[in-house]
Amino acid sequence: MSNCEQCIVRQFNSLKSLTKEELIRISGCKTSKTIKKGQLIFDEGENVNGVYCIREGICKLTKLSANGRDQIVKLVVKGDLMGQRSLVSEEVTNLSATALSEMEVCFIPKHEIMADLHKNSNFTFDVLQHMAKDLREADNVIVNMAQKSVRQRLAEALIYIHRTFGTTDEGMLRVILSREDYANIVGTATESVIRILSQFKKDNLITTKGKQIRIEDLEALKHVS
Amino acid sequence: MSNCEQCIVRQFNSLKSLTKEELIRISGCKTSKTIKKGQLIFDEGENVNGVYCIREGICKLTKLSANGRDQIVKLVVKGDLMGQRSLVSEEVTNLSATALSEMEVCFIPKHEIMADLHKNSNFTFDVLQHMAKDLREADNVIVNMAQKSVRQRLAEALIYIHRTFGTTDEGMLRVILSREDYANIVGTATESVIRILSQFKKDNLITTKGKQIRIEDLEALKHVS
DNA sequence: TTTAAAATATGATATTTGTCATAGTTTAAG
DNA sequence: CTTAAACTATGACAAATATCATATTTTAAA
Repeated sequence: MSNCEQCIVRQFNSLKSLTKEELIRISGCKTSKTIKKGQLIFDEGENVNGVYCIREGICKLTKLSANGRDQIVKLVVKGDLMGQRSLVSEEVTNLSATALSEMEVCFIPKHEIMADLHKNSNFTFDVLQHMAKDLREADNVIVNMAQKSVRQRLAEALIYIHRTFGTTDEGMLRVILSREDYANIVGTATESVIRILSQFKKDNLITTKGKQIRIEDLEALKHVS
Repeated sequence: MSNCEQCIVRQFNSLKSLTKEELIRISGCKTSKTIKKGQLIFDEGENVNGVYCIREGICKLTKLSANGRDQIVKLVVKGDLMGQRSLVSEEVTNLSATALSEMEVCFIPKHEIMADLHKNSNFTFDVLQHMAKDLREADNVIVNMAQKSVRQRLAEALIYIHRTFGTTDEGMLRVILSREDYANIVGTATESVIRILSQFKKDNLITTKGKQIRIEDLEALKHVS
């Protein structure tokens, strides 16, 4: 069993604000899991009962809309925490989490970390800061969804994934999503995504190779969005 | 100068978690302001440098989108706090606040309340809980914006305003917004709002009298959204 | 490696929404 | 109370997007 104290991933999230003693305790009670691509980690309406710390891999947080379509609300990667919101609000989760790649995660049970959230004010404040940042980000998403065209939103989604998750050696976007996933980020029909990507290809903004996408002209793409 | 300790409004927000001593200090340093309808309270990109506690009235929080149109991100009313996010993130605000009615607000300077946010863990946790709730609400807005039609979003906006702010004696929505404001909530053109409201009138879902709107058939309206 | 299932691609068409023009109404300032 | 400015209303048309159908390609399981 690996050790939280020496875990590099911790540096990227609020757990860095825990004391040495707290970390040792957390380390002792956490469980590590391997999650396969496509696997559901938790489902909307479930009690999450703890916090996930992502050591490796990527997953999507989705919410089912009234019309029966999933909306991807956030992509969560290595270094991120998942489940803090439900922890704080003491409610069932409003989102589902599904692995987009093979993942390595650590699960910290609620009862072990809840006390720290009340007692260690550095930790509480750090969680608070992350949440303030998420909320600001959510404002931006709301404005984009409300005011921009599907074409603009798709361009932006590509830029976001490029900026946030980077590219492979061949220049392909590291995160590989299906056209349906893109549709669920942008909030449109799968066919529309396919159509607009085809248009982007014709305009030499991107190239594709199966599901892989390479951005050829980032500036032009920024200009679209 | 009125007294925070005895202020009823406090019960509705995180300030209720302050101690008696803290409240007395806050009471001494706060300033009360009257704000006229239509007046800008703070603008996107400004340093807010404190927290507003709304004693009376309603205002809108907006963000300018790339295409030059304002998006209403949130309506803030009596009992709410404004400015906590910027306080926590120590950044300039990402939103503008504009009064939609005559308002009474108290302003608490940053340096007076910041210490409490670090020291009083009940207060910190309360702010955290509010933010978790806002974030959950933001998720819902994102899904609605992304997946629902303008017609559905407008129906939902009406229901939201009805549920949250209630009606006058004559059954009119208490919050009176221009068609343009509705357009900026829903993320559409003003003409589209006017057109869809006309349609709702024809279908006997609502009636209007100038800018005032009365919901005649809430159930049918819910069915639309 | 083969093959069925899943995903991508594209056309045809319907629907929704945006834009521009213009007219009528309401609101608020003088 | 009057009047200009702001807002609401509606038509005509254009543009964007959704839906349904079908063909092709890719992926992954056997």
